[in-house]
Amino acid sequence: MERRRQRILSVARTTLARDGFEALTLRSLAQQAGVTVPTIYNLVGSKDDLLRELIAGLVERCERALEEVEDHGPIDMARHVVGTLAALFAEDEDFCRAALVAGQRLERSSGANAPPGIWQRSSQIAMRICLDASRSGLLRGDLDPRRIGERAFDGYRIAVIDWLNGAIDAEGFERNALSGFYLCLAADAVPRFRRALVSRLAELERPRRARANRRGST
Amino acid sequence: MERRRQRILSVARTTLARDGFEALTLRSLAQQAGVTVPTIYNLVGSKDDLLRELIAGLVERCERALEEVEDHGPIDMARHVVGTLAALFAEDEDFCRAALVAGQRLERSSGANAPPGIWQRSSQIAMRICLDASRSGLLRGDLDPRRIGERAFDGYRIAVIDWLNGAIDAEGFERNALSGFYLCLAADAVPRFRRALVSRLAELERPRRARANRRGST
DNA sequence: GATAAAATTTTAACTACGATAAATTTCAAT
DNA sequence: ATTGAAATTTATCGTAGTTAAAATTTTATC
Repeated sequence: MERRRQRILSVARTTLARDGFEALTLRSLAQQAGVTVPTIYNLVGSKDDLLRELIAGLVERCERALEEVEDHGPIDMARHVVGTLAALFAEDEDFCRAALVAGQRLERSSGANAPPGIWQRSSQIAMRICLDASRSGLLRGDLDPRRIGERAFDGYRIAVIDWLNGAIDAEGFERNALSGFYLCLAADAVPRFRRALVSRLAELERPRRARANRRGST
Repeated sequence: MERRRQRILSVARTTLARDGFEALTLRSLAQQAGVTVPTIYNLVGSKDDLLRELIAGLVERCERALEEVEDHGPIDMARHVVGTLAALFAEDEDFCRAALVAGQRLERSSGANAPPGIWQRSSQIAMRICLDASRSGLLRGDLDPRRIGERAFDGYRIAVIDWLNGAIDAEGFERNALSGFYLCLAADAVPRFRRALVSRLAELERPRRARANRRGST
């Protein structure tokens, strides 16, 4: 039955969010979902398959959230992307954390079998932002824009990792990811563009509280 | 007997290096070391204790390698630190990888029980480099040097993570870590300092082959 | 509507892991 | 040689993921 399958996945999501990655065991999952363990194997697959499914759900939500990215120039575009992701993370923090932890675990255990794309899309966007900035004459050209894009994306990536490990909260994620990104751009920015970046960076230093009105958060 | 203890640790190191983290099981370790499982518990402790011991060895080697850091100005200092670590990693790549993976695993399972310091020392050095650069008038002062230090260190850290996950090799680690670091400094560098950084960054783009004579590599 | 076939679910069991209590051995000091 | 403490092993526990085979439910056919 498809309903059973959905129920299993739903219970798995809840457990993962409430009790973390270690607590998600097939036996307890089966019990909570009102089925037996082999049924999980039949309807969902192995534990790795189960994790892949959960992660795929998160990835899809990320992709959907990032679909509506419009061109507003590098600064606002980066801010919008990071802000969108931060909002999405904050909305269901426990689950996103656990799912990303599971993703990390999968990457190591099953090599490249993991879904292609928690990073894929955001990586492309980051690179596009830098290349566009270069084409628009916002960069001086002393440095390879592709390298800038790579390092800028690194700043975003390490922020995700720190957030996922609990080292920083969602607000810290937004601040670190953006400041890393802006910093890399500023390294080769034309004076006017650099001034705009510096101004944004200074703004990031101020503690924010007007963040709440961005999203109702139900 | 102390000899047994050392033998256990030695076999553990070898296994970790040759077959990876997943292959390091107490049973096989006991068998290869010619003892039984409870003896490991008696001489070394739990599996977490064993991993902590192995990681501590790596950390100590890193600390020792970083002790002889002299002040040469930010650029050379960063290059020296990253180069030293890269050489150390390359020297015993498999073991360092596995040990760092184990370290990640420990961080998550036992919270803050992990040894305080794979990152600690290098983090301090990175921050010092940036603060010194600021004091020496190499930075314009538009940005908080501490933020620059944090992001610069992030660039180093993500490079370690990428290397540890097999995404890049030791050479790639050196390139990414350094370019991330230099890029962050360049964001707020005084013209002369920025020119020096840009020159170094351009140098990093060229594929290197004269790297072999830095260390005999036995 | 009964029955055969197909699909689904469960019972029961396997292997491997980390961990530990209790029994055994080892070995030094009296 | 005896005794007592320390080290080592035997044997076992509990839990994890996984799977073969039996039991059940569903579906299709006559």
